[in-house]
Amino acid sequence: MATDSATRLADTGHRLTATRRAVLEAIARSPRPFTIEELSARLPDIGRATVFRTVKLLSELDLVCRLPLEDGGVRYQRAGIGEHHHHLICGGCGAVAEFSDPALDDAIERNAVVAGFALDGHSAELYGRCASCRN
Amino acid sequence: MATDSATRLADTGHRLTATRRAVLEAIARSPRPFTIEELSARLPDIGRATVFRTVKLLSELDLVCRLPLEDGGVRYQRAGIGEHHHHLICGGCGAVAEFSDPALDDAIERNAVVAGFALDGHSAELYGRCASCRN
DNA sequence: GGGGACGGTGATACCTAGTGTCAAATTCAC
DNA sequence: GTGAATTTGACACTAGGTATCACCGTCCCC
Repeated sequence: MATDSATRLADTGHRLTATRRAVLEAIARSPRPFTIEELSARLPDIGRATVFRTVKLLSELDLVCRLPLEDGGVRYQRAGIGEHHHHLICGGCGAVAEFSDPALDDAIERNAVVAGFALDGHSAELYGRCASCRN
Repeated sequence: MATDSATRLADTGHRLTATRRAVLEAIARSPRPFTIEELSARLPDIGRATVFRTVKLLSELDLVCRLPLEDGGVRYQRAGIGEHHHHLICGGCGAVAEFSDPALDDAIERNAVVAGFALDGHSAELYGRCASCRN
């Protein structure tokens, strides 16, 4: 991802600094969703505020997804599917599956229309146990 | 709501104290979704931690809904519909509409099955502008 | 190549939301 | 009324995140 992301950053008028490259590489090396504190610990020479700012920027560019957990915590993950999608979060191992489903988005849109709302966005997170944690 | 909630508390083996009654009344008088800090400010004789604990208890009993906002903030609201439901949150005035939709829940369940997940729960929040804020 | 302008960075302080602890007070059941 | 169990308040603390501000580096134009 680091390469694609680099292009994406440049294309959207942001600078590709050494610091951002380091954050991108650390994210690319994360096999699992991570917290900012974890990421920050792996980047001791980079300020905590900068890690927050960079991850925020990347999530605005849809390169990273913010995952609100069932217990109120938050983790981040590099985005797999580029387009709009939702998450299935395993409460056992923390694994995250992405999916996109027009039927789900339609149901959401329909409810907004019924209530007279102009929809800006939505969030839908599914919590459960993945196939390998179900034993 | 204060009366129903009182019954509900007693029925679930919790004590109905003067403190809880005061919190319930303050919530019943809230025309809009509130933050804990706002609620706490209106109950100066009740400790902040107690307000948190009480609201948490009420949300476990489905008497109060926790509303995660688009900007990452959180508000609470007394529950209207008793059963499982979702929220439409207006970014203009903060109004919240509740709805429940079996088609939406079905779509969610179907995606969990496809991914091999055993679903425990989910959250779905819709963000937009209500009819009167659309002008 | 020199010099602005502006974006990015780190340190630090701060904020909001929420939890853990513990002694004191209250409540309920008998 | 009494005693056990629950609830409360104060306080310290945590996690996640933002504001500020001086400094640094990069880009662009001359």
